[in-house]
Amino acid sequence: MLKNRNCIIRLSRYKNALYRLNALGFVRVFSDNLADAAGVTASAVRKDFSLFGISGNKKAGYQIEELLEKLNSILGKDKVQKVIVAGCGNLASALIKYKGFEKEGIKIVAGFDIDPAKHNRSNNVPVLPLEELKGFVRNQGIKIGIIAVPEAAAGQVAETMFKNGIKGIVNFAPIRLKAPEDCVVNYVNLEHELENLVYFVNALSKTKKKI
Amino acid sequence: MLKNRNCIIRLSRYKNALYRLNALGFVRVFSDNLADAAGVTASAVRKDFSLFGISGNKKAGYQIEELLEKLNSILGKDKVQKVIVAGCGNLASALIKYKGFEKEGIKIVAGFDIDPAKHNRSNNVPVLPLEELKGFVRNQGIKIGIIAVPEAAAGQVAETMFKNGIKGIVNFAPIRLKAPEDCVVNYVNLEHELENLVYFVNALSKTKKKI
DNA sequence: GAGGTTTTGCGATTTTTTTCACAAAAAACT
DNA sequence: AGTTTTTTGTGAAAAAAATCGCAAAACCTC
Repeated sequence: MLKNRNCIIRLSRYKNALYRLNALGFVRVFSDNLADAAGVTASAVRKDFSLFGISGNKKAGYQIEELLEKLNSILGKDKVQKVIVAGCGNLASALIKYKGFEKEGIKIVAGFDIDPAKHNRSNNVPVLPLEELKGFVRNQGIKIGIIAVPEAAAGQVAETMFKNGIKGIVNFAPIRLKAPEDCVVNYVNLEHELENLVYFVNALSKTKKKI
Repeated sequence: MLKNRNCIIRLSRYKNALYRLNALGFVRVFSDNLADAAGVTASAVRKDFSLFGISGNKKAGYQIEELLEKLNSILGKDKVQKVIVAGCGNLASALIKYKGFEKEGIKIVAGFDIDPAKHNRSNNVPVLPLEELKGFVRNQGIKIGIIAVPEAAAGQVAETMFKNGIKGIVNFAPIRLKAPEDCVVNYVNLEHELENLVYFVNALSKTKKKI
């Protein structure tokens, strides 16, 4: 019952849109509205829902609250997700300070770095020596990690994470990681994101105008 | 001659791998090696290349330097890409400080924010009032922008960007943007990235073990 | 330089994802 | 109560992307 990556990302988008509609006082929503909000077609919305056995009411759409509950359950938002970050440079610090995770039930519980100057046990989110990652992850049963260390260190750090129980990594380092079969890595690469954009901007500007 | 998004991202990955191999002193490379480095299959590598008319030598693979030149040209790396950032919170500051863009020919030339406390004209990368975005983008002919403002402001900022000549946006705000036909938006949403990970980690842990 | 081996290039096939299209259900109206 | 309208749910069709498979070219060895 493994669904495709895009489908899950779309569910997250629908969820976002639903929160917004909910805040505006709406009670019901149509596939059409969600489609607009998520930038897809209405039938894609319905197909996604049907894939997860979510159903609405003909002519009356979906109950927002009910739908939100179902999406949240699918996306594992019934409990707070504890996450650690390896590497406490600018990016990681920004992530640690970022308030947006909290309302999504995501809690960064610790950062790890080799640089002693960055260590700080009394912080709200403590920054600990990298050697403590192992024990911390094990003791707290952390399943999700973020890698924001330099390229050269990423492989090593990932290995340590996986060895000690981490099952999923968001990797900001520009290098492919070896992951055990039952683990997942999602890559985020801002350079590539920008490169991609540059390519499509150039490609579009070369496209002849339609009549 | 528009190619699919994944294909372009893969080209970026190949490029990265090639730089690494080059630094290690390699001169030639096989589709096989690139496949390993990029986490895809060898025939996917060759297919991607053939899509762009890149060819190598049977039995001798590809010349790394030549290949790099071709990829760089496809990805528009023949000239420095000037980029602006709207919103100068934690994330944007991290991006501005990030050294990795430079070696990729990406230069963040200015930040923009409404908060006067953040303004600073004498910085290496100046932070200017949001009202100046319009003129700056026009005068400098900037084509690429990053949106790192809160959700509520994102739509407005995007509109200003597009109106003044920006053709591509990387949007960190968790909301869909309306873009003119000849413009592109790439979305980066860290919450969704983590949610996605949580889903797949859960899904995999539920998968029965194979015999 | 003949024979064996390796690796590319790309058409063909398969798989995955998206879109279409329409019957059926529910609400609204008359 | 019957008719019209709107919207879902989902098979079927189409489109897009990934993978396969193999002939042909280039290199290597003897």
